[in-house]
Amino acid sequence: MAVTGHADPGRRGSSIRAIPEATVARLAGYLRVLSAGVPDGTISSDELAAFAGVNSAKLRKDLSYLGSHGTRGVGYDVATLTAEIERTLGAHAVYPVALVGVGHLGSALAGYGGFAGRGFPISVLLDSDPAKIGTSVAGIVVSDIAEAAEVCRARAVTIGVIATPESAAQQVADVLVAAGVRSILNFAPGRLVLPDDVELRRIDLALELQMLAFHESRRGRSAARLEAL
Amino acid sequence: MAVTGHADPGRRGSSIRAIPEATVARLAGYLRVLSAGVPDGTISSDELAAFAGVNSAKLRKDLSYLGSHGTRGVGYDVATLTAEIERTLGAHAVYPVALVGVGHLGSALAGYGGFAGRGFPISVLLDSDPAKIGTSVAGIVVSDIAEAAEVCRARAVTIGVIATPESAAQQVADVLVAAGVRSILNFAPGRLVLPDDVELRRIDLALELQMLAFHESRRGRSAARLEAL
DNA sequence: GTGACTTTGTGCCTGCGTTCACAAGTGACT
DNA sequence: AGTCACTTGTGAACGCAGGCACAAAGTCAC
Repeated sequence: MAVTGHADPGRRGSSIRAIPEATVARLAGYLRVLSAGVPDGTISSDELAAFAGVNSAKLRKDLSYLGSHGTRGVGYDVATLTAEIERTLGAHAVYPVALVGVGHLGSALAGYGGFAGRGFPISVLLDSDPAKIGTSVAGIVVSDIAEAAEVCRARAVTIGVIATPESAAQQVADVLVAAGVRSILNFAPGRLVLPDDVELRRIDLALELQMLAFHESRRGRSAARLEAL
Repeated sequence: MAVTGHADPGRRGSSIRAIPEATVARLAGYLRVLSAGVPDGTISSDELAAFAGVNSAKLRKDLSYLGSHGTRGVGYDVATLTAEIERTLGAHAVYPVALVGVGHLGSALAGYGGFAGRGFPISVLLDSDPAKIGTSVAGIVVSDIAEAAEVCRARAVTIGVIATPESAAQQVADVLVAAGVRSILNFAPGRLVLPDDVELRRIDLALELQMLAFHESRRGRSAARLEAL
């Protein structure tokens, strides 16, 4: 039952102050705004909040978790704040990623440049299909999933990305965990069962569309609509 | 700011009670479990909850929003419950999707079979690159973004998916809205400004990785982190 | 029909995240 | 030096979602 984070009551006491998951997500957003699109110098919480599209009080509370004190009457020093957020998020480090499943989605992710630039180079590609093993995708040779452990350890992989069909996802996840990966991003639908100390995040494309469809259908309820009801 | 709160007197009141966003997401999950992997007949909330990986009380509360009454002492009729959830989510209808940006990610999404099977056929592909317009991707001809309005209306598109670089995202979103699209799924990082009646969901791949990196980096610091400064 | 058993539906409590509002600190200006 | 305008940091209130526990309601056996 290790869904995103908070399924672990009582055991997380080792950090300075527990930073809420929602705050971490927003911090990453602030970091992006700060990194690109803000002049050097100082910035007030109101300004930054406007850029990021959030309430300024929320922003200040978020930043208060960092211990990063701005100066009252002036605002936050952009350089200092950037460094502070990076330090807190661990964004100054590089996290090699292993991507499993070199299908449509997997290839696209491998070819997407936005990851390496943000400290997440895709260092390992894995698949079980003999036709794919040994081929090169986006400049990286595809390895056999059976060799996951050696390859991942050799490249100091810390994060695994699952882009396989649902049927293979659980098995792949187990392999990754056995290979020492403790953070997994799962694109396959369905539920993964993992040890509690493995951090899991899920991206379910069909679910997102279904959420939109729900609102769409609620909208159309008043007008007569060509539905198969 | 399209807040999900319900302090909105002018709500379209076709549904009995406002359904929380979190509940809608879980309902989609229940639907998947029900559709594949559950024997016909009846199922108790405990069983279904175990399959879906949630608390059984939460499941019952979720289902109570449907007005779908199970029978006490027995459980829920699988067929009835499935139909009920589908009706509520609008999952019985088909929602044609327009996908903008036929790059790495866009092509992958177009080729991903998981959408059409769930009622979200990708009916329109759009791009601004003349080299791509007119070509065929996953069996669909790429149209010029300039013709978005006509093409989308012709195909009765209700949902738009943005898979362009960040720099083009806002502009594309505006075009989609002008073309009558009122639900958007955005893969581009950054913030989109949209009319209040347009439903927006965001998938930020880099953000997900950064969340994992945060936990990863905290793990490494578990030595002894007393109050700094 | 009756009683025992099973499972739903929900009232209540708890805890978290968001928002408000304001005291406290800072720099500029006179 | 003193005042003033400005902005941070946070205590407190609020609202929402999650979980517990139990009464209501229905079934099954006899």
